Amino acid sequence: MFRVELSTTLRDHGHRVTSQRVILHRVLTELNRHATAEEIAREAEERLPGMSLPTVYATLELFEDLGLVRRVNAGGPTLFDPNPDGHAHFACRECGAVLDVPAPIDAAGATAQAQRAGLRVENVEVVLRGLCGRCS
Amino acid sequence: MFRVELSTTLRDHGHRVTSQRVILHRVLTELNRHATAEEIAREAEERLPGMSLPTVYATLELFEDLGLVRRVNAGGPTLFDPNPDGHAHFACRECGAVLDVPAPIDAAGATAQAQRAGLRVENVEVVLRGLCGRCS
DNA sequence: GTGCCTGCAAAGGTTTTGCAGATTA
DNA sequence: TAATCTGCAAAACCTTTGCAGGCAC
Repeated sequence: MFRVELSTTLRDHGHRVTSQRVILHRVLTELNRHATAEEIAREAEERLPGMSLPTVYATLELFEDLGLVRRVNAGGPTLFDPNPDGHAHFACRECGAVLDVPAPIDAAGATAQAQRAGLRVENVEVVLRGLCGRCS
Repeated sequence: MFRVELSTTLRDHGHRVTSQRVILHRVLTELNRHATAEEIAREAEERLPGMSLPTVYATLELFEDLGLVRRVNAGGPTLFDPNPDGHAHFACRECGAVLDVPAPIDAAGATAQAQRAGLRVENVEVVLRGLCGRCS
């Protein structure tokens, strides 16, 4: 995917460029790994004191619509992942840790089946569950 | 998978056979599709008035440990799926509906990669996201 | 009879909503 | 200037916890 300036992306879609959005985008880019809204808010708060959690949620939802982050439901609080590579996640059922599994996902079969049923598939989420090295 | 009597399974694992557990298992078996704890509780309530939500959650967790149901995180409230076939789910981002996608999941690549990293994979969850027929 | 299970009530944590004021375009 | 966006507070929501009484074994 071609790397485009955030402000361009926002304006092209009729959204405004605000300091909160710029900061949050920078935080996500620099983290470059999945994080909870809370974690992201804490990082952002350091750079722009006063930023509120509702704003973080609203902005993350906007970024999701723009395709800049992906929501990951791994059991606990929702994770937001700025890494665009199609990768799976592993969630430990004991300690709750969520790790990346850098393997390409082949969901062609399921996707084709869904499209045959009239569904428009936009992305695929794969979560492996089990025990991590420390817990097993 | 060999079909075993619930009471046998429970006792073999040192758990007691209670009417709540029997009813909930029957509800799940007859529904034969994913449902929220709330939906399951409502069905169960009709057969055993007074059954409480905490009991439903506790029992579903027990059933999960026994491998009788699978938790599905598709965005909204947690779904409990008694269908043991490895199938994917499709979640509509507009209306929130969750549908089965009866396609076999090939997660061999990701699973192998995870095991190579010292993770013990117990099951795989695949959620496709997009728009359902009605919403697109 | 003993110890697990249940129901009740309440707490916990995450995410959303309503509204007034600030800010972008 | 006009419409969007933000912050605050509170609500809504789902799920878990603590404890007293009930029930399976």
